[in-house]
Amino acid sequence: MIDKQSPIPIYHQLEEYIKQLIESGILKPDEAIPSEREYSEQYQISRMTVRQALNNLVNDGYLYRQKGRGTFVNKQKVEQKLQGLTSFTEDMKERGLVPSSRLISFEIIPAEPQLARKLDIKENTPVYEIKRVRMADNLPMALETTCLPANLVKGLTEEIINKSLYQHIEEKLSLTISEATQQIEASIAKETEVNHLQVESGSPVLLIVRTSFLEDGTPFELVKSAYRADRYKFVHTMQRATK
Amino acid sequence: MIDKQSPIPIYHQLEEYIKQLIESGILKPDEAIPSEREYSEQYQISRMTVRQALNNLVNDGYLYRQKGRGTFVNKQKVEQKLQGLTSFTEDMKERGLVPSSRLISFEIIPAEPQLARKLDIKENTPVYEIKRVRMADNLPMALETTCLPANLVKGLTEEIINKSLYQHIEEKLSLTISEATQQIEASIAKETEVNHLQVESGSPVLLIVRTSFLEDGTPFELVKSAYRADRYKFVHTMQRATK
DNA sequence: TCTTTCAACTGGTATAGACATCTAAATCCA
DNA sequence: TGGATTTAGATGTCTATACCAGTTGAAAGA
Repeated sequence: MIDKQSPIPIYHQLEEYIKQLIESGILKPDEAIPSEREYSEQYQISRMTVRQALNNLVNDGYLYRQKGRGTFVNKQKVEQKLQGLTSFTEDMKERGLVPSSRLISFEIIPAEPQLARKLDIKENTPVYEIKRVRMADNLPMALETTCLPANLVKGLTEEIINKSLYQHIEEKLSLTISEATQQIEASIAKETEVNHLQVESGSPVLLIVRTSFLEDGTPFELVKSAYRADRYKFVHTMQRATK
Repeated sequence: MIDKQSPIPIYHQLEEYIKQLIESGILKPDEAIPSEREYSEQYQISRMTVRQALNNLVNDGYLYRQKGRGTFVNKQKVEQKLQGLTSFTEDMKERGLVPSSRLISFEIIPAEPQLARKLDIKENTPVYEIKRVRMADNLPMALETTCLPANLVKGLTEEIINKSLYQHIEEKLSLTISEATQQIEASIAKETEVNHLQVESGSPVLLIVRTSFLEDGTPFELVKSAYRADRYKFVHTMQRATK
């Protein structure tokens, strides 16, 4: 279990070991794990080394401590992933649905003033505009419009879009999206949305507008989505700033 | 600077001291701070104690380390606020609006099965239920229902609610909310919402259901809000998981 | 039977020292 | 001059030990 000769630090080995027990469900939420002194004696390692492992797991949210009582397993954070940036595809997979898309239009257009401002480019700079109906288990889920500055992602084709736009961006262009802002509001489906989403007129939709940024802060894309309110719920976890 | 006789842990004193230097701008981003051994000798404390202080500051994002080179000051985080948990009051203030409330009802009720499950308590356990119309600049903004297990916040009064529920929770009861999950969806205003929010029937509303948790993972409150879609937009910043 | 006391746990704080590994500057040598 | 080597100093890992402070349950006492 613990190999003192390994070049991998002992605390890290213990960390991975405990993490595995939690993720596999052998250690259940609110269950106490062995005390620091027990680990120390069992593996013949210093208590401080055990503490280093446990501290990391506490910081990562796997465990919590109670002075005088012990160290306990935290409830699994399902949302850990959701905290990150999720594409429609990843989002649907996580919900256990099969994602698919139908391309509606794909063209290069000059950026309108509002779009130009949000992408921090000059007016009329060419941008790719991709309109798609996003589906889950073959049912329309959202109408999505993606806008990307053409100079950042040259040579985009329908084929690439249909395969995986994000994979292409990350692997082929080696660009990394590090941050995003989302604005979420409720509305009533407009006519195009009624048509493409196959809802009755007057139906509520959840509008999500996402602006993504690269590591250096350059705006990279603007994605506007209108989700069918009867099928989609946006879930989101926040952690308080530790002040 | 460092008082060894103080009941406040030494590592915590050092932590606050360095944090202050960073926040006041005396230590600038990417600047190296004194080495661990320097702190150790200067204040006659163990290097491990210094490391505990620095580790905490690294975890909180104030510092970063480079093996063999030193420890450096991180860039200030802008998004800290949005990432944190915001009450309606804080939210509105940040938007430059004046928040107020009108209490609709305040009672102790037995928890229904669904509520009990979400708050992880037994059915029919007494909970406080607070219904309020939340207003911004004296215009109805949202209809909000807050449910709290009565055993966690004994002796709640109308007066406390009208003053500041969160302040009471943090300062008087010394409970800390460390995490929250939110579910956001779009809907059409129901009758009570139409009445209290003064919207036309058929108007869209943004529904936000928030569950807050204490540091040990205990569910603490469930807040259901229906926002007027024409007045409210939910904004939210995400950072990609650093893997 | 009920209450109090206390011992045996728990994690929290702190020390002093050892060796490893990495970095960058100084030094040496061809 | 230019490249290799040494070296000083930085963080990283780990040990062994000590005492503090909160929790709990069993033993002792009323």
